[in-house]
Amino acid sequence: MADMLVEQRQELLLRELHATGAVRVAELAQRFGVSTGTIRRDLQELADLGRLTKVRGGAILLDRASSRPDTADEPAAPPAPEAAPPAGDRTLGLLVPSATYYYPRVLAGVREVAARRGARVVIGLTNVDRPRDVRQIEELCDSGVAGILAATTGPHHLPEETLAALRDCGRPYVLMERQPLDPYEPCQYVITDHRQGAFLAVKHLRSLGHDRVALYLTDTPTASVVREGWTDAVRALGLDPAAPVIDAERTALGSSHAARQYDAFIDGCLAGGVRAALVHSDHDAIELLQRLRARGMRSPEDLALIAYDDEIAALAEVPLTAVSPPKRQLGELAAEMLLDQLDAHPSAPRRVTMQPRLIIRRSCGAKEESG
Amino acid sequence: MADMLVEQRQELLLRELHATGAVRVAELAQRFGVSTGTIRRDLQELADLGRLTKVRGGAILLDRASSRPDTADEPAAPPAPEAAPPAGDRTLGLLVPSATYYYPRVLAGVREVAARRGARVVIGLTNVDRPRDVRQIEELCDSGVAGILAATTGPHHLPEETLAALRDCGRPYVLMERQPLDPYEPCQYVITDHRQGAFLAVKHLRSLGHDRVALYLTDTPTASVVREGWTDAVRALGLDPAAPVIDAERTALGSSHAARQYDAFIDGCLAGGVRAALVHSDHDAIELLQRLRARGMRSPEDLALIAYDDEIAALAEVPLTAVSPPKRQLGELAAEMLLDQLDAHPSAPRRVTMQPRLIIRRSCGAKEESG
DNA sequence: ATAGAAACAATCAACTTCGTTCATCAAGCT
DNA sequence: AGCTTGATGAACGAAGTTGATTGTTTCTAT
Repeated sequence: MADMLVEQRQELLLRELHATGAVRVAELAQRFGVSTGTIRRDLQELADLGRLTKVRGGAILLDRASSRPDTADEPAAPPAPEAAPPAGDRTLGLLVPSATYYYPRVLAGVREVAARRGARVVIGLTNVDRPRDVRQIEELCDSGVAGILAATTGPHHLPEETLAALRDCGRPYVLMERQPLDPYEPCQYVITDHRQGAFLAVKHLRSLGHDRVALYLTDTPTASVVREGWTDAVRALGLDPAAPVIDAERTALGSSHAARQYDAFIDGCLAGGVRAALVHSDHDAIELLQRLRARGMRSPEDLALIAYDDEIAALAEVPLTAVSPPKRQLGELAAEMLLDQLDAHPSAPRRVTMQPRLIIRRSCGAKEESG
Repeated sequence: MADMLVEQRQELLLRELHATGAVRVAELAQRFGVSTGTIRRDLQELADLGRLTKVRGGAILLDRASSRPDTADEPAAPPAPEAAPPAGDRTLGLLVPSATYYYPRVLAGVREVAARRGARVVIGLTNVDRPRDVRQIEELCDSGVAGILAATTGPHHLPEETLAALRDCGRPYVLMERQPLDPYEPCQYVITDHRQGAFLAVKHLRSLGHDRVALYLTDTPTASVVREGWTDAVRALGLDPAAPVIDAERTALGSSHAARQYDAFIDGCLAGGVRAALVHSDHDAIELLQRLRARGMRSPEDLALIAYDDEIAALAEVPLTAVSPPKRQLGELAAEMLLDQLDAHPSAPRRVTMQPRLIIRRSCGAKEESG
């Protein structure tokens, strides 16, 4: 997931350019996590296509070479040397660990609010393969953002180092899907109650008659919370606590190792007479679905599934019932909170927990809801 | 590995493409459990049909220029609140435990939002002397309110009986300054982080040089949380844990019993060499102030005080530094949340914790802040 | 004016992805 | 059984992409 397509990168680049009127090579390289050489090549290409004009240090919108009779010695000025970061007053810096999973929806929410309230958004990418949260935070600050919306890499509870970087940047910030370990740390955040999400899923399966519900977890920040919800639900609803729980390693999708993990999980379920499972991450649920079919079983008949995340659950061959975090609303709310800070709205710091919904589709064996 | 029809696979591929704006060959191959060659063939076919644009590494929508990463978000199924009560009637029922302390500010916030959004507010009173939460909830419902904002009597964590009454009334509700004990209870609330408030106060006194901070608590729902904050702060900041803590009984103002409690507290402080205290409830802080003066002592010189609640702290003879919960904003937010529900805004249930502020005045001995 | 810093273009090696070709396999038909 | 068809996986050389390096140009501060 680390890399995006060239076209995606250039698209983002252009978007940024149109939003600010100017982009800088070094900045873009940082943000996208590629070398300056690559950015230069992108700029060259886009310039050849007439989509922008290269100038020293970066690129600007149109061709403007001939106007400006004055300041002939300053032709390259427009890319806004960091002295005047483009209208930095109301620019929100957004730090996300993935440009392709989960966070696009969050971003959409942020965008909407920003647009409505007349603010701009710039994105800094970080990810598991190459975590560089602190670096990106500093970059965003240097580029003159007024505040930061941060969904960091790493665990649900921010490491002190990252938190320090945010504190030190001297700008308001709002965490998204992350929170500090110390409850007394004065900061704002918006998180989804994944624990509740897992609980909802188990409860639903329970209501469909299952008294054993397996759990498949992948190694992500969310896993521990999902497990908590599952555990609590199992206890509270009187289910069999011996149902299989697998902590799958993060694998290259489709690797034989992955296949083995799916098989082990299925075997575990069969052995224990378990006919229902909560599977963390849509992708794994989809893979599991295929593995099931490959072995001559079907969902929901042989194994009722509920996926966690609802990114692409609807697209599975058997549409997956899924726990759906309110990603878009989360983005909206975080943006609102940050903008409130920036606009000196005297609003008290808030910590918000949002509840996910359960979206009933086919894979759990219940009657499907309309919608 | 599997037997998926070609058409099926391509259909899924397209849906994924539309959902995320871009797909990668390698990723798809792994997800579908086929070789990259197969995916390439798929892409070629679909590209020939003009359904997507192939690019190196994968495919994007259409012809770049118009690829939109932020596509439709969630299915956005309106949760359809059970047959919306008397459509159009938008009366909010407000349940508060006091019409004179703390809640007037909250009410002001509720009123403002209600007015702005064209709703009415009716109030039901309950209180410590005559708790009748359940009764009042039923009353409010009978009188036809569309939803309830509830700050109940009793402990911070709602008793099951009260919660049941709210659930049973069949209308949306939002708790204010209260929350259910069960974290899985699906309900919305807005609370103030009084623990943080107490922590802030102790921390401030610590920064003024006090290494012993006494605590005066009255028997209210907030007391236990304030104590928690005090305890955590004492531990975290390395203060003397032996400083006096008094759990005062709720007394008639000015009674001799009250006076005895204040005296006991002051004596305790004197005996332990404690020169700073956090006093829960403005009223008690003010009384304490008078008692101090009656005994020839002054604040902050002899005893630095921080009051908790900031209702009338500013009006004391020595203006009291106080922890100030964002009461008005709390009311506003709760009202917004309830109205969102009523208006079938498909908004995810939220749980909000608001952070109180510390307002520096004279009684703590620090330089006073403006504002 | 000049030294030093920053930005640049060109180039290369490592790597990924591409398209083609070929062998395999299953299903349907003769 | 034998043949055909279509889908697929594997292999391989070709082509595209990228990070690093290098030498040059441009800018800035002294």
